[in-house]
Amino acid sequence: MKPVGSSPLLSPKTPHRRQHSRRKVTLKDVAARLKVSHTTVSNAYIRPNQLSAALRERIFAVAQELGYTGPDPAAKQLATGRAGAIGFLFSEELPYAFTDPAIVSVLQGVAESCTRRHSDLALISAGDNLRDNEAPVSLGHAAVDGYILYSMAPDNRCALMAQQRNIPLIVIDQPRLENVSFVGIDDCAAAAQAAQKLLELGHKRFGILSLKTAHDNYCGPLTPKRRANIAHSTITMRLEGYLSTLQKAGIQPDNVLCWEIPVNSEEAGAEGAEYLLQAPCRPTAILAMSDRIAIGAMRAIRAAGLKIPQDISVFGFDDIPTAETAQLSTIRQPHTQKGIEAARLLLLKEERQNVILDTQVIQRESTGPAPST
Amino acid sequence: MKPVGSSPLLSPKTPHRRQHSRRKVTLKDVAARLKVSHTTVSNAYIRPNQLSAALRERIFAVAQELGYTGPDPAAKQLATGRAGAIGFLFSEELPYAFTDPAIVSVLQGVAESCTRRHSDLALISAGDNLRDNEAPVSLGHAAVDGYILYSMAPDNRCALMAQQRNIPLIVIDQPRLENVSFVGIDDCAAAAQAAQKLLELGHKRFGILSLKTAHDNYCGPLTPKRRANIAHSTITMRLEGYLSTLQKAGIQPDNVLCWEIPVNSEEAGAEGAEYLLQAPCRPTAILAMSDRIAIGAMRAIRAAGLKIPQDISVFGFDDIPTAETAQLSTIRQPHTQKGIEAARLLLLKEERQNVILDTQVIQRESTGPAPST
DNA sequence: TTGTACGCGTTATCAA
DNA sequence: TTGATAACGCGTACAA
Repeated sequence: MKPVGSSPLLSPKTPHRRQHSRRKVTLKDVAARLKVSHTTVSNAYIRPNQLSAALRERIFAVAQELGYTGPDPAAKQLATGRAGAIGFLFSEELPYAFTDPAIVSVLQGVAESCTRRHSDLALISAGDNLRDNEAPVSLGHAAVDGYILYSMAPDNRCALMAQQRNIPLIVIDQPRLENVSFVGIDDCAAAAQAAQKLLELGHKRFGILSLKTAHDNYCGPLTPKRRANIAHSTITMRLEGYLSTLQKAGIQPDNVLCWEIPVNSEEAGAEGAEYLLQAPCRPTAILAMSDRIAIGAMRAIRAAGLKIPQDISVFGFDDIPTAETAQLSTIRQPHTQKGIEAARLLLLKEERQNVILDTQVIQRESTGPAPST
Repeated sequence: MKPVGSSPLLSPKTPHRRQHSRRKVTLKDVAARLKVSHTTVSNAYIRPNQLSAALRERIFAVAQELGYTGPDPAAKQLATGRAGAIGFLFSEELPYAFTDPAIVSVLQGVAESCTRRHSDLALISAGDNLRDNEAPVSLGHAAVDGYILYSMAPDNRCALMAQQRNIPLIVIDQPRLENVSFVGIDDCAAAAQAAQKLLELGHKRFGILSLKTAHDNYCGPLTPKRRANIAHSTITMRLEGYLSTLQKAGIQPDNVLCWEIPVNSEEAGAEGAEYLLQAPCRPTAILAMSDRIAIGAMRAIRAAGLKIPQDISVFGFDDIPTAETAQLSTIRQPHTQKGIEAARLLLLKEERQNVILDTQVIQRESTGPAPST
């Protein structure tokens, strides 16, 4: 197996060459070496039945010898118009995708459908961090045949650009768009179930730990003003599910303590729990909008010397893998299935449709009867 | 904001058009609309100081109006020769990358460096599933400027092809290649520390749960014959670390029960543990080559009615996030740091170097003194 | 500051 | 089966 540079490549007189020390081996080089047309070599790779098996073998052998590793992806893509990949857009920085267990599960599902349909997967960070006077840079440099929008704000600039591009789109969770397929759950009903469970256990004093309602990194009580301007419909729905259920049981929304958390992390959950614990009329039940927040809250509660669930019950949302080891009661939503369905819809290019997946109440040891005061 | 198709695009007489219902909006269209050269539009995106701010504004405005979302990635890449992305190769199917907590952590690190250096990240499944007579297909369709090889067998065909391509390469864990930078840990020393800890606790009867030594899906006792032909150097090193340490303490390798597991999962770990438990001379200490295996083993041990660590001690390897909640003693290796370093080295294009990161013994409740028989 | 001309490596068409 | 030729959309040296 010779090193690449030592082969007798043709060196056509190219007036201005790239800085590459050695030219890239191309399809043409292989063709020249075998004295066949470059079309034939191309066919060897993508249309095996267009040439004799023997010739195909020879072509691969020479390719190997010259160090040709197959058609250049960029050139192929330019010629075919297809990228062979789908883009997964989310509104955080890239590493976050590997930090949040919920996203990881969704991606696992996306990857499953991608593998099945022979597509690649591009992770694209699509935060709202474009400065206004900045060039409308392409969404990642990634070339993709379609996008999955994962839980993005309706006014996210990248999401808007993705819609402008005339390629297939699927939305997970939010925003709901006309003529765009949607995969998600019934957040309102799911949240209502969580609240209902706690009501059945006799709780009367509630606290809510909410995910962010805007992009301003606010961390503090969820004021009525903020409540009226929620950027994410899933948050609106969950809040609605919690509060309307409590209200039906005679608990006024104004009497429910709400704390807003800017980032989905355990630390932030712990901080929120500390706020709830210091309240004059301490809640006996906490509804958290994510398991990570709930688990952080549990930590803070125990650190404060209180028992779960004897003193306080905690209810999560998501059912991430660690929820079980933490014995957290929660709402299970089918993250992986979301990903599978979204990618499937995208790759099959079916007609627009809404897929609403089922959720499930998972009761564990973080919830119990309200303490008798 | 007009829909894409309604703008008065130039329609040059192209003899054979693609099947696209509407032509893609290109840089040229924007240029034509403004009656400027297509170079000027290009400059607006990549060389802001080559034109007046006012014109740049107008260009972006027209681009927006026409639905032009910036330079086509494939064309740009073909022209510049740069992809703006690095490829992460691993030898399982795509979804596995989101299943294994260790890989997820490595990827988090890779993503961090990528974000910092403005590079994208392509996940590439590079299993040994190519049939022999199959076309040497390109590695994923992904176009990348360099590869990170994550723990691949030295004879993996994709790994070999990656080396043939004349682009930067970094290896994590294995294989060690000449002239290729390496990021990893001292597996032998780390394994030795694990064995040493158990020896200090007075254990004399050991069992080992090994990761796979070959690609044949074998699941069963690790025979001497197989031991002599291990495909992965990390496995060789860890086994060496375990066994040589035990031998120094007077325990012959032949007296150590070894079970080989084909896939890194809890189920497989449980299965392995069942084998060890049924042995005539049941071990009091189990050395597992991964935390997932160890956690599965713990489950099986408890299911068999035995207490951890009173009856059996279990020692893992990795320190994945759930190891803490499972109270598993283990070797911590800096997964995220591995990813950060590897991507950094790749993107900085520094000279070849080896980065050996530190490991750490984490003692938790899954290990205790040997039971007095 | 703008425009011209060419090359990037491949696929697709059509005639031979 | 094979081979010429024309796109594909953009970057860039060079000239204006």
